[in-house]
Amino acid sequence: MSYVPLSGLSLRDIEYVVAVDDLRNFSRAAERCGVSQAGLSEQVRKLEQLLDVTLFERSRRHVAPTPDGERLLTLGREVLAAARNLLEVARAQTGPMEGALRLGVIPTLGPYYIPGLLPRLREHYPALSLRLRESMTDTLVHALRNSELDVALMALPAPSEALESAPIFEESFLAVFPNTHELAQKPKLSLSQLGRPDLLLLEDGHCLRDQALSICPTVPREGEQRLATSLEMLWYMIGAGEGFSLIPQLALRNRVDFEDLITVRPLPEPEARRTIGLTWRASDPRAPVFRDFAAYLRSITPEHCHTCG
Amino acid sequence: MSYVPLSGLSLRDIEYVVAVDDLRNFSRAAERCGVSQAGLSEQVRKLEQLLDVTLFERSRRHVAPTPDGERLLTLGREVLAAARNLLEVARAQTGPMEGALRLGVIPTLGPYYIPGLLPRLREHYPALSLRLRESMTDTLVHALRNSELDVALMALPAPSEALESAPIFEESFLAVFPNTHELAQKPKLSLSQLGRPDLLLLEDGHCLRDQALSICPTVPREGEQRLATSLEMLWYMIGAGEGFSLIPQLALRNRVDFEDLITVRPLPEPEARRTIGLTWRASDPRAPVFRDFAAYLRSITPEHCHTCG
DNA sequence: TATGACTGATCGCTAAAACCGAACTTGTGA
DNA sequence: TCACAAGTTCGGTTTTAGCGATCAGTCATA
Repeated sequence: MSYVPLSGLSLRDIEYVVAVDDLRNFSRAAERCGVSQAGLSEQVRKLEQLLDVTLFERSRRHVAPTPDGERLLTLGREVLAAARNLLEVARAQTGPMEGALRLGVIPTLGPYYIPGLLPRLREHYPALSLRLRESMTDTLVHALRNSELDVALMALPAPSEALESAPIFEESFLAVFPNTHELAQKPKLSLSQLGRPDLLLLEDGHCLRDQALSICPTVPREGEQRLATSLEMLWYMIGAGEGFSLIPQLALRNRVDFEDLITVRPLPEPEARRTIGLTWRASDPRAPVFRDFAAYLRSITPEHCHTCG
Repeated sequence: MSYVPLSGLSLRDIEYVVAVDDLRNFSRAAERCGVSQAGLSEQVRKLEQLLDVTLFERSRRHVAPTPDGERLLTLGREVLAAARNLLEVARAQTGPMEGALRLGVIPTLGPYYIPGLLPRLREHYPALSLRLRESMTDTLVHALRNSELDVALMALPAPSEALESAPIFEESFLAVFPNTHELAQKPKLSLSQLGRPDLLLLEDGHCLRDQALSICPTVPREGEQRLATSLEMLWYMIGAGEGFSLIPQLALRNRVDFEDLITVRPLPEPEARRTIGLTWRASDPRAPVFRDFAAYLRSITPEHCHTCG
């Protein structure tokens, strides 16, 4: 992008000469521009000096543009038109929650939360146009910080100082076993029982993996973990009797396949849950808007989840 | 033309925000704009306030335009482009005696002077594009004062204070008689002999008419004058033996029709001539150029005419 | 965790400019 | 010839752009 300085050209001066050309009269032009005739006269002279062009031919009773002046005045009007257009667009700027909003979401939440959300959003923010993106937490955070995303739905806390978040709801984890699993029928489950080698985990990067690990006090050693590439995969592995896992509540809702093969058990501890929240750059000037957005999301918390705040 | 004030918008400020957008860095943008970082920062803030739009999202390590900002920056670039275009055109303004020049000329001179002039002008002012107009003196003066003409060729002095003139050449009048006319054969002509009823005149408005009247001391009374609507008409009337007249020298040159029917006699007095000059608005900023133009015309004075100055 | 480099915002001040009223100049028309 | 109208010039005032210094976060590195 080559930089060409404008060497002192000013929109005000262009306004002045255009006014003089419109009205063919310095005094009335000055009146229209809201300055004294003297001031306007001086500014016109200054502009003529800057451009090194005599724009107007003045006799006491007569003001008319010179041929060069006529040409430049046409261009001056174009400049003013462009400037007015800018002002107009600025005045009609997009209101809060209008236009495009780039929303990121973690994979263990997106498919189970977003579909039910969309019609509500469409109704509540009719001018909003969502651009969805599903990625793991780290990727979302990166995208947020690079201004590739505006907001993201993820488990809190968000791992960055530069981001601001608001909680939306709390989601319990449920333990899901194959019917044949030895823990499936235990009258009472405790977290300490879950740190076993047949605890199935998502592969590295998924926050659900970290959440499961933090919930279960005794974790299997690295090499012995059995990893799934997605929650869906995890689900099928459990159905196939490969092991058991912790599944967030929303992902279970209305899930009827494998109904006969698996056993779902609540976990005893209240800490066996994660907080889902909305996250954005703290520096984004739309932060207040996003706080309101989060509040709205909170107000339509999915059933079976715990309202926050 | 509706007037929409720009309420303080300035090209400089637009330059600043575009620089910030280009470089994504206030300090370097300030450097490019040749101001301190402090000053630029303030101006950007002021512009944001004026537009009531946050143009940039700033974190300490990151500057990026907001969605609204992005839209407005595009428009800002358009404004700058228009302004640069204006400057560029101003720099490349037409030089002296380039482009269109609207030249008026009186009918008793034009047909006899202009044709020979055109090729010389084309050679000497290759970038000049002449717009010719032939009218009687009063009309030319009017057109000059209304800026409908730039310059005019007419007999001096030009009848207006607001006009400036420079002489080009002096043209004698010759007396033209039918061969059979009683004055045609007189050994010596005096002006006092010319004030006769058979002095043919152009109709009112032609300066040649006034010139003839001022030369001949005893003029026929109004009703008895015989009037021609053009010099050409006058010529034919003389050829037909209707009377005699005074014809300016240039109009006679190379005139061979009626050669056998008419007698051309020089007039004795040196005052029997008119000064042809170039005239323009005194207020026209191109006045110096026109003075040079007149000097050039003087330097190529037609044969048989008397150089001025 | 401390540190230094970097970046943008803020503050008090200065210099420049825009602006104003008044006096001046000069075509124009009565 | 005079008075008016309209643009320019002039001296002083106000506004504003701009500067240097400083402050306050952020980030990378030690």
